[in-house]
Amino acid sequence: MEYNFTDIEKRWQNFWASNKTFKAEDSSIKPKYYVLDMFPYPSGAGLHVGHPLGYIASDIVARYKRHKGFNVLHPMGYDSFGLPAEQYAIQTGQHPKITTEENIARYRMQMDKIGFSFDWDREVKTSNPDYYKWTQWIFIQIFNSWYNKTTDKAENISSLIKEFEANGNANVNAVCDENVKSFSAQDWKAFSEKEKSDTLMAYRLTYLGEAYVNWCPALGTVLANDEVKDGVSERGGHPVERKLMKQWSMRITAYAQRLLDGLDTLDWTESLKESQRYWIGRSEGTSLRFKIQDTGLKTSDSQLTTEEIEVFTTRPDTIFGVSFVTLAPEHELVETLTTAENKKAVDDYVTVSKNRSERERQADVTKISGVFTGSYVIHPFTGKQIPIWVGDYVLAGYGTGAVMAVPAHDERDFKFANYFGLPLPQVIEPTKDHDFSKDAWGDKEGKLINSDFLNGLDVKSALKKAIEEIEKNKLGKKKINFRLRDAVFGRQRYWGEPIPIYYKDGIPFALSDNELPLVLPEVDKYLPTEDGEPPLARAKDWKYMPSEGGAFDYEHSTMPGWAGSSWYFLRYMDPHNGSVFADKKLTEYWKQVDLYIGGSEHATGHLLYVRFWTKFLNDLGHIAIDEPAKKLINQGMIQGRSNFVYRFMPSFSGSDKNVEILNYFKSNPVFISKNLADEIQNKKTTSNELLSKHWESIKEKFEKETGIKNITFWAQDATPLNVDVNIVSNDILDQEAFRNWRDDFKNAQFITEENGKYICGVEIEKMSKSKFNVVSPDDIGEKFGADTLRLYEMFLGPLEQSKPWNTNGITGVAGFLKKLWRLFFTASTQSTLSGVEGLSVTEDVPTKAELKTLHKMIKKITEDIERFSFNTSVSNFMICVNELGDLKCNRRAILEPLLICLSPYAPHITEELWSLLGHKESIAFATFPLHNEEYLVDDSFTYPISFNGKMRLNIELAATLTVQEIEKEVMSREDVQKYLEGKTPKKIIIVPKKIVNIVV
RNA sequence: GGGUAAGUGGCGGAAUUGGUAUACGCGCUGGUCUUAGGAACCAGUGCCGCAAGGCUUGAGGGUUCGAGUCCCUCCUUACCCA
Repeated sequence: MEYNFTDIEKRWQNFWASNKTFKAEDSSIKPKYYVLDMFPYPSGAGLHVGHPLGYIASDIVARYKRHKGFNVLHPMGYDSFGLPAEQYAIQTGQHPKITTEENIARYRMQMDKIGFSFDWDREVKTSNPDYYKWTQWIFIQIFNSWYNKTTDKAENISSLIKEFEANGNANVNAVCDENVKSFSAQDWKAFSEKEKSDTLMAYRLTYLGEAYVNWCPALGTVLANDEVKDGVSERGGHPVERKLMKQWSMRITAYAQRLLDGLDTLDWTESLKESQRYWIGRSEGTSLRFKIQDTGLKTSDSQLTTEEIEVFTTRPDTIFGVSFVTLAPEHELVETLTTAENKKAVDDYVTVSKNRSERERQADVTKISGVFTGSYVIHPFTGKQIPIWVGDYVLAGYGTGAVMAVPAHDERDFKFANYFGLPLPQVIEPTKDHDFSKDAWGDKEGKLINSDFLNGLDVKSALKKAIEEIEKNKLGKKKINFRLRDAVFGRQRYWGEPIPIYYKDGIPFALSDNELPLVLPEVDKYLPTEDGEPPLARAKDWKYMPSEGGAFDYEHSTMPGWAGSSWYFLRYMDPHNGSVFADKKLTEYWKQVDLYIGGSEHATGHLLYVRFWTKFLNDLGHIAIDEPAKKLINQGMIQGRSNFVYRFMPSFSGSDKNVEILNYFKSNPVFISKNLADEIQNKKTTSNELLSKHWESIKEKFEKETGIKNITFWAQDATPLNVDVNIVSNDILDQEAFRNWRDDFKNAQFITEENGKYICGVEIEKMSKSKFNVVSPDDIGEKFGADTLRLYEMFLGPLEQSKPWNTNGITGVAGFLKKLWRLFFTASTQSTLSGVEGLSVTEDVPTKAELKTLHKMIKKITEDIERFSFNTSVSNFMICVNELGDLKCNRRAILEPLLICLSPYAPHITEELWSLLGHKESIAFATFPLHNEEYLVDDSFTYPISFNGKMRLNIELAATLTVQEIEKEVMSREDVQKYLEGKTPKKIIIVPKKIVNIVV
């Protein structure tokens, strides 16, 4: 019987689906195991071979754990709200829902063909109202909460209101807006409804606040910091600018410390944890207030509202080295502090820098810019005048938006001071040679000088002393600052969860639970309104209409992509519950994700937000866990292997018909093979020789078709163009397919190598549609089968490592499965089993050698899976099957355990063979074999004999020999004596069953 | 510039605790069968050398009886962040 994977794979996929083989149980006496893949966004391009890499790995673990007796939760779903579907809707008018459904259907079909053991009954889609009802519900929970610093937890807002009613906000220790004014209980009671709402807004964990946001005009929406990469939008690569807007935000900063501390409990990669630590960016320092020197600034149109500038510094020890103070251009005091003669310069500067992105401002260290305001502050200890500058290297969002500049001991301050010729007072004596004309001494080492009461102290004690003095003189206090910013939550887009808020008299109110879901309304166009309102403002009659009458506007922005993915791992535990986001019994049963596999690109986005929401839901007692995933693996990216053709446009002279000639070569493009293109590029001198060799026929054809004669052509560099990798094999272009590929190439002419082959260039790039280097798993599956695809993706190398996709080795893996099949169907042997034609498996008792091969494999495979080393397990299967083939093994007692071990990797072929052996139940729950050490013990061991560490010969000795016996035996050998050349060994090292080393 | 990971044959990679470096697969060479091979099977294949032998894990140094593995210095690459 032949191995027919197409037939086998389809049959078993249907079997699993109709028998719901991989259904997870809601309660079980078995231990639980939760293995999760990161949510895919169903893009229009479908899956490429990189996507399944992580899914295959997690599927292997899921299947392995089932064999090991676990109740396994292994779900899959879709992060189905998002920008690409909406961009497509804008272009085509097609509802994003339709596009999304189509894309999901395609993803599902592709995944089904790979044979994943997902429990599809638990599939969730974030764009489904049954799902986003609960995303909205969580939003409202966060809206109705404040962060109590005393209990270090989120609490319901009602406890805060109670406190306001009793004592005002004097004793409230909360995470809140900086500029909250103090009020008494009486004040609170006297507040209007609007004032109360505004006050509470300063405390709510999701709040409507004015903030500088990343505004992307092309997408018509704001973006979170992690959605902006290199100053452009992550999706689409559109420019992003800064804009002050009223926005819904999440007070994730309240959780900064806990998000940081929690990392220590997680089994995540160090690099990922490091990224999060950096993103959270904790720094300890001091706030410090500088008195503004009053030089008649209080003009009629601007009034000083404060007499001080507060800065945040991590180096209060350098307080005597301050030579100026720099404000961010957005700083609220900039305008009032600017004197009349500096006004124009400052205004211009502020306008320019506001349009520069944060990244640009921080990264562009070579371009130093700034402007003097004309005003001064007073140094708190020396009383000296210190000029106030504006510089865009200071960010408004970080600290207080103002820094005390110590140019001698801070890199950026140094560059700024150097550029504008400001003084560089030195206050620390460096511990080694240092040139202060070139560089700042930023190290936290050395003795303090020129620093009054700090003189003579080392940096560490000076820090302590400086803080003491600052606090004693009430100039500021010790402060912990985080780089993490509150997360902007509103998006001015259509395809997202509606924010469940309505406005009554300008006051935002949350919907009540029984009014959810607030369903996404239909709109006529997926574009902003004429007056710049988000698309939801187009929805007709979309108003909040309570039973007591009235019609109120809903919030028109929607939630960001990360909303739905911040809690989806919980919904999988109870995906169909209509009365709660997930039953508490179930969340307590499934607890954390045991293994989470996904790409490292989510390091600072999704993975921070999901931790934040988990901690929040835990604070409110909705779930019992504090972190979403215990162990996380980042699978490496599968890069594309792009192929290039080289378009050759000759230069020419001798005609006035330039346009005609150019047009001719546009419609009859010439492509030159890689090696020849390289020759032109590298050795220009030979290019025309080369041309004369290859150009004749092209020139002839040109003259015949255009009638233009006597043209002199000469060679130019060829332009590389990405060519579809599917019409290239082994870097050789299928010339006919190329002509059919694109209409403008139908008359393509080729300058080939001597052998008539057109060789393409190669480069490793990200797999993307625009580079025509996308390889779909469907093609591989069709050609080799899903089991081969699964094995091959694992065989490529370690899971975490990035690697280019290359099918060169796939035949080896395909051959392995054929060899495995042959173990069961050897023509020469008669089967002792009835019923299956050609099956040659016998019930004979296995030999020692067969048992050794089997148990060696069991041991290695078990170790490999436990440490997620899937590439080595494929090798170990190959070794095992090769050895069994050599032994001509056809015994059930050997082949059955082998099938179980292999079934997580190649589930279809193993199910098939398992059933051919007479089993009625799926192999999926067969007990994973344990290795027996007894079978692995050898009677003898072949000792490598080294002289001075160099291996010279092998001697086979009984495994039971003692060290003394080994030495005696080894020294008696003639060939050992030969290497000794009559010398007496200084020392003989013998490690039983390892090595013998003779030191001469 | 900072952080993290990694550098091993022609290629993907293995060597888990310091103990025979190059497992397994691809590719390549030769052979068998075949009308044919992009099928299957058999043999060989780190490099230099006719051989004896010598050399080899990015470079250099160190610890050790013994180092791909541990320590130090440097170089290169990838990813993330500036």
